[in-house]
Parts: sequence; C-alpha cells; structure tokens
Amino acid sequence: MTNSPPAPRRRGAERTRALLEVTLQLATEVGYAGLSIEAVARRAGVGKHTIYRRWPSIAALLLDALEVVWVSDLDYRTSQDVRADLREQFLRSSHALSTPPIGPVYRAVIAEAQADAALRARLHQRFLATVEQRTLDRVTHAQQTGELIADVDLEYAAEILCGTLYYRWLLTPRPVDESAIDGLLDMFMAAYAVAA
Amino acid sequence: MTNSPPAPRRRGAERTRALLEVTLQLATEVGYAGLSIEAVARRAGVGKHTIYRRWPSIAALLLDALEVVWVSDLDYRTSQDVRADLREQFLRSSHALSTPPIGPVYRAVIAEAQADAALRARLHQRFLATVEQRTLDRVTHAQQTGELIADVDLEYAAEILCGTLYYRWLLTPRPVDESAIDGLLDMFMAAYAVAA
DNA sequence: GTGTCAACAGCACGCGCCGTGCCGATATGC
DNA sequence: GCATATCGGCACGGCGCGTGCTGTTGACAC
Repeated sequence: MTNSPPAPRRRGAERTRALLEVTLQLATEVGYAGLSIEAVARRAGVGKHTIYRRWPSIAALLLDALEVVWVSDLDYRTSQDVRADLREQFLRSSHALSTPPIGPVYRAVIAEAQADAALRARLHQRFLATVEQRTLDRVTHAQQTGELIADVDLEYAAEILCGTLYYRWLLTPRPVDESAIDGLLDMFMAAYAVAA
Repeated sequence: MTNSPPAPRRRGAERTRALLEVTLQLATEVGYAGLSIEAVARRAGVGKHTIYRRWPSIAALLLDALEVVWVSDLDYRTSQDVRADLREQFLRSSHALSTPPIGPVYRAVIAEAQADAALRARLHQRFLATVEQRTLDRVTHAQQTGELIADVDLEYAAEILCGTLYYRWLLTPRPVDESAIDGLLDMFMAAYAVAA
C-alpha cells in the first residue's frame, strides 16, 4: 500500500470512458426510454457490477456522459455586438439540445431529477449553473463596454435568458427557433440596452 | 339501447372522482416516487382494470388529477397596477407548486413527458398554454390601459414570464421567492413599461 | 320478482429492470 | 509465481407493468 488511495486502477480508466461512449451511443439509438443500467451493460458486453462499481445510479452515469458531450459548444463570442453574440450562442445550444445524444440524455437526467432534489441540485451545479454563469459573464462584459446600461444587476437577466430557452425546450411542443430567440432578445435589449 | 352511447355508467362517475382523490392523497404522502397504477389501485382497494378502463397510463391519470387541483388559483387580478397583479399571481402560483399534492403530481407528469413528445404536447395544451394565455391577457390589458407601451407583441413576453418561473422551479435548487419574482418583473417592466 | 349484463375485486401470468449476491477466469503489480 | 482486484456470467427476490381469467355484485329492464 505505497500510494494506492487515489489512482491505481487496472484498466479501469479506459473502461470507464468506453462505458460512457456506449451510453451515449445507446441514447442516440433508442432515446430516453430504455436507457437503463441493464441495457448499457448488455450493450457493452459487461457485467452490471462493472457499472455499479463506477456509478451509484443511472442518473450519475448519465450526468457523466452528458459532460463528455456537453462540455463546451458553450463559449460566447465576444464581438462588439452582445445581441448577435447571444443569438449565435443560443442557436448553437438549441441545435445541440435537439441533436442526439445530448437531447435524450439531458431529458433523462431532468426526468430523474424531478424525483430527487439532491440530483436536481447536482444537475444544476454541473451544467445549468455553468450556462447561467457564462451568460452572465457575457452580458456583464457588455455592461463594461457600454452596450448595456450600467446600473443594474444582470444576474436575474442571465437566468431569464437561459431559463426561457429551457422552458420552451422542456415543456412546450414548440421548437427553440430563431423567432423565439429573437423575441427573447427583444425583451432583453428593450430592458437593458443603452438608449439609442 | 335507447340512449346508451354517452352516459350509462353504473357507479362509474363517482368512482372516477374517488380514484382521482386517492391519487392526490397518495402523491401528498409518498411524493412522486411510488406514484404507480399499482399503488393507486392498492390504496383505493380496487382492481387494476378499474383504473386501466379509465386511463391508458399513469400519466393520463395524473393529468386529470392535476386538473382537479390546479384548475384555478390562476386568475390575475386586474387593478391599476400590472406589476402588482403579476407579482401577486406569481407568488400564488409559486406557493401552489411548492405545496402537495400539486408539486409532486406536476413533477411526475413533467418527468413522464420527457420521454414522450405527445404527452408533452398534451401537458402544455392543458396547463401551460392556459397559464401563458392568462398572462398574455393580463399584460395585453395593461397595454390597452396605457401602462405598457403599445407597439410591441407581448406574446413572447408572456412566455418569458411563465417560463422563467418554471425553469427555476424545475431545474434549480433555488426557491421561486419574492426576490426572483421581483428580478423577473424588473426586467419585464424595464422593457415594456411606459416611460415614467 | 326475475333475468341480463356491464362493472367490478381478486388472482395469476410473463416481462423487464432493479440491486445484490456468488462464481470462476483473467490480468496486474509485487 | 503469487496475491489481489477487476472482470463476465449467472441467479436471485422484489416490484411495477399490462393483460388475461373467474366469479361476484349491482343497476336496470321486464
């Protein structure tokens, strides 16, 4: 037991990675329904223990799998035009959410999270908080460059921008399309743009 | 077979009502997890057929149960102050969502809906669309009384108002409290209130 | 009354996934 | 080579699903 605590796994690391890949692949093909530990194990040709040794629940697995694909795509450009930068990023995110495997996996986690407040907190912390923060960073920057009025706290604005898009995606049959994004940005700019 | 087609159920109607009550009661006590057809049947002292004869799935049952309790609570006051009226209604809705049985049942339906686009559409049509519409009606009225500027389409604004609250409730660990509601209304009024 | 018939409660089934044991094989690090 | 942890495979009890079947009940018609 020289230095065992943190690292010394056999082929563990590669295997973990491979399991995440299989999970994403499965999500792409069969969607949310049928995303079970049993299914992942079967598909990967692996014993269920091999999965349970790494993740305590399907939700934990999905959360990690989501990280693999959701990582970035999430970087606001910083041009001279906040509105254009937000618009571009929102379109990109919207496209990502409607494209497997991200959509199905995200929905699956969100569904699970409705039954489990702790999972909901973890989900928010690992993903949604990041989205909100980057949005806040971008609009705060716009305040500093004088594009947006200076004397307001934009924290809620960032949440409103992100939340509205998630709402539409999760709970309505409508697509998150350009017109929805423009409507959202209309209100945002009407509220906070420096008067023309 | 004189006039049988639409009505002649034995004790059907009362029974249906009773089953909805049991469902709500069950939701209050055990929450979302454990809301199954089997559980409702057991709790009601009823055969599973009796439930399947009325609803094709647990989601359909929950949707009807939700209607029993969610019906109203949803009526904006119409004073001389839009902001105050919206604020009051948002607080009321927020309280309703955080109080059993509405919260658990709503969350359960939303979770199910993530796996089923058709159910998602029905959920939106029966509940969320109503919420959006009443909000739109209220703010449109405010346009007519001159509280809000006239030359904008507020349809997206109504969606943004509702969506932001649902987002916070569904996907964040934060409460839908007065400060969140005020932050939201700040942006809304900054965008659309008639200049002071 | 008596007869008819749908709704009913109860039970059982096969299915699939859950989470957890136990096995014997494998390969890794000492 | 030897110890040890990971592995695949299998089986288990539990539970909800959706669907059969059986015998009972109660509303209604006559």
